[in-house]
Amino acid sequence: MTKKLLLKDVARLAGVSEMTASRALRGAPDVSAKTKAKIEEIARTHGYVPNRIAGSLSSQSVNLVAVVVPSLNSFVFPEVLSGISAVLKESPLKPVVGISGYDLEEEESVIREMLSWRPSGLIVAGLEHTEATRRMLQQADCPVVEVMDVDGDPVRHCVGISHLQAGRDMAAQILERGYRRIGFIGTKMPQDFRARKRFDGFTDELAVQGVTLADLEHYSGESAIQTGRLLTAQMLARSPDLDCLYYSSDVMSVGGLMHCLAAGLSVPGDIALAGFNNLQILQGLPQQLATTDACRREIGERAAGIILQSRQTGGAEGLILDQLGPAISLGETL
Amino acid sequence: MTKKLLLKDVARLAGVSEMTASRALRGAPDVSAKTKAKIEEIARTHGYVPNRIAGSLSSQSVNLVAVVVPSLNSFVFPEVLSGISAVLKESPLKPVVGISGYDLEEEESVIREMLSWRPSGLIVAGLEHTEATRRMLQQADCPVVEVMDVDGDPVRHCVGISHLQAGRDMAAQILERGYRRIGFIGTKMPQDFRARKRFDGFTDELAVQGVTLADLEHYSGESAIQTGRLLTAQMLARSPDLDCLYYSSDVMSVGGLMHCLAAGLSVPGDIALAGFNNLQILQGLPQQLATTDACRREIGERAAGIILQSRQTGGAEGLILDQLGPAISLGETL
DNA sequence: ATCGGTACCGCAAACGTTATCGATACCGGA
DNA sequence: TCCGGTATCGATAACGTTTGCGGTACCGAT
Repeated sequence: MTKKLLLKDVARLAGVSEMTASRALRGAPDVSAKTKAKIEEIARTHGYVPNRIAGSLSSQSVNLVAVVVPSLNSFVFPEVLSGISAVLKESPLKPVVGISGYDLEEEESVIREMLSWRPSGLIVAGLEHTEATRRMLQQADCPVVEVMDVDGDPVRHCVGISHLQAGRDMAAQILERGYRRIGFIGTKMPQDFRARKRFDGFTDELAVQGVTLADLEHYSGESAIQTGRLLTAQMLARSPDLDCLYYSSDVMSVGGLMHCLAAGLSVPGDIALAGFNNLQILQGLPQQLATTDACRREIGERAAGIILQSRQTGGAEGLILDQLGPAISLGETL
Repeated sequence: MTKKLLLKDVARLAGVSEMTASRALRGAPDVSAKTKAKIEEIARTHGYVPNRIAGSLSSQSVNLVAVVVPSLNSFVFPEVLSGISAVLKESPLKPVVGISGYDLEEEESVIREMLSWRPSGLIVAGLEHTEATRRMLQQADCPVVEVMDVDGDPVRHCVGISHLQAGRDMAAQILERGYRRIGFIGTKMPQDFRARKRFDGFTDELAVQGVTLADLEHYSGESAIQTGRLLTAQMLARSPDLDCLYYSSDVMSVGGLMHCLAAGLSVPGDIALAGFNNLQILQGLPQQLATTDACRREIGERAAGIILQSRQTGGAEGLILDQLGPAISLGETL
């Protein structure tokens, strides 16, 4: 751990001015190939790492895109992130992730922190925010994209699916196939607005067709296969006449399938199952579970695309609202 | 999107100097309660977001901890991250994640990028790096912790488990239970050094006891249940006399279990199964799969703890090598 | 020999905040 | 009334880099 190495040191060692060294290392023009090679050589051998704090302050530009998501454990947001990363890879921008923990106050503080670094763009999951957060998003002098959900009032750009509609569609499918004694198992995390919207859309559509939910169970904490299995067991124990279960997440429906397997219930003969997200863990299970694809990766890709586009147009690209059409896959459990 | 609001504007509006405004907003001393309240009020209503780039440059301190992991899809690193976040939550530090994609060159560039922001600490998964990366880590003027693995030559601090030993231990357990026709299914990602070490330890221990691997399969790409299922099917088709399978990941062993379920094979009667990581998805499956706990969360917690400790001691804490003892859980499949 | 043009390079001034130190006002005690 | 001390505040100089502009050297053409 030697003395801190500054641009001025590299310049001195190369016998040039700081400016020339700076240009050389950034690949800027106006440096002869020979001088550039020499400077790069010196920087490399001495392990010079430029101070981007100073650089960004000076150039008034930060090549980072802030991405704020509720969690990384839930299997769903990592894939959004891959989409973002893949698209940004072709640009100088890099994603930086912040976790809000399904908590709007925490989200506010995370976003404030992110914006204080003056990123080139901000991608945030969800349309629900505190008032202060909305103000920050409006005033931010970088493109802002709210993702995952389109049911609400976006601050600026928005890419996502309608969870209300996803719930309705699944209800319609379930009813069309003749199921009538329907149970719902979903998160009660008060701030998982999207799960809530699917639930609302689901029950709405049931109501339209004169059906009411036969049983309902809420759980708190992160979704887990184990939780899905236990809650399914409980619900079927107290409501043995159910013919279909809709879960707020695939992780839970997998648990449901596991219970049915263990209990010797035939699916969908004895009980039909459906989840949401189309997670990768559905592949390879004993049965292909019914689900709705949440277009996670594509949402990430498009959001990143909007950030890039906005960089080019200089923010004059108008409001973009990109509603994707999620596809239900019935699998073998409906 | 109004004009950019600077500290100078807040100060002017409050009728104080920039310094006083700065102090007030940072909670520094030497500001009267009344002035502070006024400044905070103005900052809040006008939506002032401090520019931490300028702040960090001036104060020569950045409250960020860089965390570099190979992937976020693999179920394993998000949990390390939770551990880190949980511990850092009690401090002003915040984690920032970088993804290296199991690629040492990419890792080098990600770490360079991270260090160029002059973070207060760096946590990186794995002990294998390019030469340039090692130099950077050595020269970094912040605490550096290499995590997950202890089989190698750490640059500075290190927290992890011995994957070599984990492989040996599992082999010992398997042999002790009488299995002799053993197959291995693992990733061939050339850079997943830890999976490789488990494989080496595993075969070493087999060799010590005079047993050689009966069959072996490598796959590329991320682990998936589906992949585990397919490869298990293939391997059992060509080597029907196997009595035990060891996988480089739980995700794969779950796929194995699914195949056995579908094929009507009894586990462990017909074939025993064991994986690695002790992922949450193991909970709630038809059978409790054998696995080794990788201490993911604890590794994250301890790594973050070292960063905090080093902040206090000012880097005079000496080298820390923290080897955790991973526990095998036999489950019901061995 | 002179000139316009280009390639290369350096000087000085930012960028927005905080550290440091000094200044002022005010208070209680002598 | 004067003085030392504390509480509160402000002016100035960093922090390490890049932007903007100006300068020099050199080339070919006249």
